Amino acid sequence: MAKVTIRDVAREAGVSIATVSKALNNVNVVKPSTKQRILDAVKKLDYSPNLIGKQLKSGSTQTIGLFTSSVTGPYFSMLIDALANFSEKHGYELNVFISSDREKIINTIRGRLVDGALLFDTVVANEDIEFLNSEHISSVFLDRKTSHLNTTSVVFDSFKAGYDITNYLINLGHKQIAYIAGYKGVYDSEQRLLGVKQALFEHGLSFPPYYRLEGMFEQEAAYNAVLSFLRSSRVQSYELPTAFVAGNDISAIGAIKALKHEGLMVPDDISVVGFDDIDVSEYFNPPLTTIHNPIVAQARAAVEMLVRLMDGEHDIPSKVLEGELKMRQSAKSL
Amino acid sequence: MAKVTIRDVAREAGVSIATVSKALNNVNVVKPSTKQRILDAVKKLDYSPNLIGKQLKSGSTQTIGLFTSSVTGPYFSMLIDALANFSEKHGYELNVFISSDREKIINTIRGRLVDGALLFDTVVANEDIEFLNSEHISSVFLDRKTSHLNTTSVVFDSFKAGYDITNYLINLGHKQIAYIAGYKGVYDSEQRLLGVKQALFEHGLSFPPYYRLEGMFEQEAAYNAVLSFLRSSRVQSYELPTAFVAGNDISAIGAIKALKHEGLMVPDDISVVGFDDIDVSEYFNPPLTTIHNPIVAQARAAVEMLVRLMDGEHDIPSKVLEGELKMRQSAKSL
DNA sequence: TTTTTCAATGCAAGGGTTTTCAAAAAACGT
DNA sequence: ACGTTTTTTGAAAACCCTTGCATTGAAAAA
Repeated sequence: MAKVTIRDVAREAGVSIATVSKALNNVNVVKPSTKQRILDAVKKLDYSPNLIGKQLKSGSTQTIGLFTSSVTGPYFSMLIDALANFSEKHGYELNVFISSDREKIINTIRGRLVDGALLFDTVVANEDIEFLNSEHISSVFLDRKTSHLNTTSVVFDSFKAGYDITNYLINLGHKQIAYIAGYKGVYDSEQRLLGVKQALFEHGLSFPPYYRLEGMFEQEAAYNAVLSFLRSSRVQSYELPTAFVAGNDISAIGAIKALKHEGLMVPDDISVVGFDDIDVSEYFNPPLTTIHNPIVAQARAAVEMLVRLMDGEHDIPSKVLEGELKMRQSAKSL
Repeated sequence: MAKVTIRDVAREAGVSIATVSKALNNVNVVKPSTKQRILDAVKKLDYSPNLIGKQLKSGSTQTIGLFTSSVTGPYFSMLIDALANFSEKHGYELNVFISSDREKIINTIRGRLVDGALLFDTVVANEDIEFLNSEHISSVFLDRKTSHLNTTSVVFDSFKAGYDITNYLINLGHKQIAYIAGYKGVYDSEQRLLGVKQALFEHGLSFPPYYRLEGMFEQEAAYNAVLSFLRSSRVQSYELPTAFVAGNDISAIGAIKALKHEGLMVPDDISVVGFDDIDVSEYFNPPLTTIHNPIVAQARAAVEMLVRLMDGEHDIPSKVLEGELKMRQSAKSL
């Protein structure tokens, strides 16, 4: 089963490889009868073009690369599916690379394996962004504020989200509010916290450093963080918060579980809110009060901007999308 | 910023392109001093090899393609992350293609864009499997029974899982058991149902056709299916089951929500069980009784088998992994 | 018929890399 | 200093495809 190339087809059909190429790509009108002969040869030899040769010659892959460190988690995975759909609509194939290895990522992008790149915050540093930009490689960044960087990105307004939901809690009468952070330094997490602090500040409330727990945006990690917080607060007589703002819904769920485990009822003993409004949030017990994250809109915007970039447009401004408060039952008035 | 090629580096360093290639790939010992000159030139020109050229020449991409119709859902996404990890361990890059377009999938595989392929059940038909096999393209199928097809696959023993959990319900005293199916014809779903029926049969219990609901393996769809079932059962005076076996945990969650909505308590009024044991199952309310699906083991097996295939081994037997019953609180004795 | 026009095809270059094999350079031995 | 061996390097082919331009052949016009 030696691989059959365009030459074999040409020989079989008694034409030149140029003609085969043209016939197969519907270019330069080839005579219907010869085209048929070529198609027959293709069928007979079971030919399938080597896409690598094609890409090398044409200089394009018709592919959008999505670079992420993980596809797990409802937020990620829904966004990715949405990105795949929109990419397809624009005639590109979405190609997901799962890796945290910056060098590898940059190499595959620079190696021209993709025509454009979509990059998650978790995966690149600022210098990489500047680099890609300086190389004129079409790229759009997700969940990462790049306004200072002359690049295009689409971000959820995490600051406002944190601010809004904290105001909501404050209006409910809460004064001691703790935050369960995501991965260290991740943009969304930090912005949400800034929003929380700002709301607190405007109401003359304080945020002691030990009110920042490390939840890693994961259920398990949030669970552990809350558990050890509760224990250490007993030991060190920290004041217990009346509400937790979790960095995302997943960590809110982890937090609630930990609280239950320690005998605290949500929302009766303590309130917990999250961000994203993932699928299960609505059906969780208790249904999660959270800020809805417009995933589909985000995906559409990102792909559209990237396509325009690949089409040669320049200086496309970044886009900021706002969330929406969903009042459900995991937070109640004090 | 014209793209710089290996020729530019060669010129800059005053050597031939052959030497550059060798220096960069650590092959055929290049004299240290020239190598250094080349490295300097690379840095100066900011050269990054064109991976497409490389792939075309070398005939290999060092890439494993994963073909799936979606990355959403805890089962999928966790499995995919695990696959990415194991691929990397074996020196391959995992490349996820999200598409349901069979032709496109087959084309990218045949087009040599990947060295080996991992394919989910949802994505290929039997004829495709036979075709890939006949072309000697390394491929491993996930969640699809292929024992009759002389191909290698790794599957979860869904029949046994269905059988086991149904026996468990029967021992709890249940006699009327309904099933919430996944996508029509999906292997796992059908096998689970067969297991259910087998257990029922062995205890002289029956499974009326209207006990098969269409839940699509999704929360929403399962919710709707259960709702309309409850309504139509009222109209047509179908007998209500005392237990639901949902095709997976996600649809179990959807089902429970629908039941609650209609005023039925789980597990007091009716029992619901699922499959997979996804993250939230344990923390759901009520905690889900389910069959644990060994995702990591599955991923490891799949990648290892694929790598062996790519290394030229033949006739690697398929692997079947067994689940484990997790007794929690969504099912109770009658 | 001869010339013109135009549709259909083929030649050959080129995209960026790796690799074989032979040639050049360096090192060694005497 | 010379021949021999070993280490380093380079020329060119190959991987498979697309495309600009030249060529062919036949139909249209003269």
